[in-house]
Amino acid sequence: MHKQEVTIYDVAREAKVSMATVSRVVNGNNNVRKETRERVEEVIKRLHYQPNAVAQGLASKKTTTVGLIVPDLTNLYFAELSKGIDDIALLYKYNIIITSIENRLMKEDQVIQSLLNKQVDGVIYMSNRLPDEAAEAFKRTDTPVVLAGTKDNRAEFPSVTIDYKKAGTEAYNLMYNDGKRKLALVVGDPDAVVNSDNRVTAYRKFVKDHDISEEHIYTNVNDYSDGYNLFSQLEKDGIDGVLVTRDSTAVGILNAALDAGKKVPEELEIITSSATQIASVVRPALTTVKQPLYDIGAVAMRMLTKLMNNEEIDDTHIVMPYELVKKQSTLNS
Amino acid sequence: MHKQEVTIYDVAREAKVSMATVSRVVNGNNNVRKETRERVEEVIKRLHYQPNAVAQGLASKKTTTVGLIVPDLTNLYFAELSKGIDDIALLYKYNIIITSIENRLMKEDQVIQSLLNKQVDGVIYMSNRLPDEAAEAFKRTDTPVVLAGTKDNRAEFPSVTIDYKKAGTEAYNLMYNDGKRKLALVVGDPDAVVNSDNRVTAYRKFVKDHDISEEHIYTNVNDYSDGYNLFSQLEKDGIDGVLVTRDSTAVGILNAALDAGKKVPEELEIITSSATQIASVVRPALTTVKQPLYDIGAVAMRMLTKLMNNEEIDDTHIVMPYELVKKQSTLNS
DNA sequence: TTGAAAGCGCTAACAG
DNA sequence: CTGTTAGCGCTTTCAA
Repeated sequence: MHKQEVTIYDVAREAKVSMATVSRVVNGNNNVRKETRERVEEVIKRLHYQPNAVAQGLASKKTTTVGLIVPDLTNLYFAELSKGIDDIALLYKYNIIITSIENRLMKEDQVIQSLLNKQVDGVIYMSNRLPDEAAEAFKRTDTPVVLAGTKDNRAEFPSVTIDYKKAGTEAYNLMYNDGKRKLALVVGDPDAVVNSDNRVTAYRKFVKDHDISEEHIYTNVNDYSDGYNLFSQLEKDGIDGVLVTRDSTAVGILNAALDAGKKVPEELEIITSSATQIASVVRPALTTVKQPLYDIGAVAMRMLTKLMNNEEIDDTHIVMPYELVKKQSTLNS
Repeated sequence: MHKQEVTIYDVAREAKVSMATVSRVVNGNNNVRKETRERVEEVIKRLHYQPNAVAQGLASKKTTTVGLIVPDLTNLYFAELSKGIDDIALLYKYNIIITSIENRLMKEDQVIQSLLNKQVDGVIYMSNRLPDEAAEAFKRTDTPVVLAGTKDNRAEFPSVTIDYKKAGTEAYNLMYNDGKRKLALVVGDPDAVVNSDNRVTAYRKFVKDHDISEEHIYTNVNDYSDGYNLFSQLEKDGIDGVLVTRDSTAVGILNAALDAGKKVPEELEIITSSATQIASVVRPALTTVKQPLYDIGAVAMRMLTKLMNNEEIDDTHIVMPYELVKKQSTLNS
């Protein structure tokens, strides 16, 4: 980036007005006579003038840029959330700086700090654990943050989620009604709030309420191969119905089951709680707790625009509807 | 973003040096006495000083930010490319502004212009068609661009790809050797260079060289349902072997075939040329032209860092190796 | 090795 | 409705 070829100053000179006036027409300020506006616009077009957003940012203290913090770009769960965010961001003319934080060369709070140094106007956070250092940095810079599809420990930050407890209970009920009694829960990070305080709690309650003697919670099962490898353990434990948080994990379990000659859903029911593309293209297609991922992202971004605008927010913890979609991995008797 | 709490000026005052000196230690300039440096560093830490990247950008004319232009975030093909880009970007301390351009409320070149206005130091472009307006805007602002997994019409811009022709030919050969004679090609945008000049050309040549009388090229087949719906046409046309550019499309064809009771690969062979996660989790798993997506992204980003640094580049059109991975959707006799 | 000072390109009072 | 004038927070000569 060498010296910018045409600046607001050139336009001002050429249109015989002050920079202030050019700035006004660029920003759609109404206090400009029609003729003046048109003259300036003509010059802008002729000179191919484009405002330097960095200079605008420095002067106005607004960058019209929001940060997205996501564990992994190649996880469709986050990609679909991001799509909803992206569409609303475009609508409100925000650009997106995306930062992934899993398996990284750098520590998470360093990456987040570098994002904040870029003076983003707001942040949408999607990882299921919010480190204290990050929370502090957000507060220190006074940057609005919205959690999408996740929660923090103390419900300090606004969030958009579904009712994970209720969804879990509904899933267990489905399997229970199909006659399954050896129900299991498979999650990734057991300490993430959405898991510990919600999914695990719901599972424990269900088990207790239905006089099921054993608890089967499998943790730190994070991807396809983790799921695939877990299957033998499930079989050993006699599991006949399992709720899995991640699609790819669920598909891993499914494929391992099929490879082992196990019948799904007759001998093993599988429900996944993400409902990304991958859950619907495998055969048998997976029964899912269908989270409205796109909408969660969109609503989170809309909420963030309000926060960045200092508008009033009536509800800072939005709970979106979900749907239990019955496919071929449950009997649905 | 209210007035920044602690600036370089505060640090200077507190450390009893000039802003220039603080700037030097922040930027690792060696021309600072050791004691001075340590004193400044102590103050920086104590005051939680973080440089304002926007101000740095305006003053230095470098934002350490690169733009990513991608059709769709939820397409794993692009997500995996992006991951490679992201890792290398982190390594060189660049942030990423991501911009998706498919089905948008705004025109592509407007979105790109807004990206350029943010003064990104470089751009990685992944869409398979580069509009003239965009190319002009890149040249006008002198912003380095690298194409990842795609090419432009005139090979004006540096690119990182695989040999699509050779890969296609190899795929047809595999099916031909399995005895398939009604071979087809399924692509998305027929006018994209990677398709028109490469995949289609390779297909036509193969057909001609092997005395196959009919050409079967299906275009504008873009997603899972397009693929699913295309199947009946394939069946009508008696196709027994098909090369598909997109994974999701290929899976659509696969599922439609299975639903119709067609045997894959006995009656229909399917090869996909993307090799994302989705191709390997379906059953039968798809034989693929395995593109090194992560590496393509990584190499493209590495090339971009050189361009942004005005370093010499020996080869501006890098061709990466690929691998034809035989799975269950071909006979492999 | 350090500091003074002039910008980078734009916005935002304030005055007229 | 329009112009003047300070900055925004930092980098970068140029001198010392």
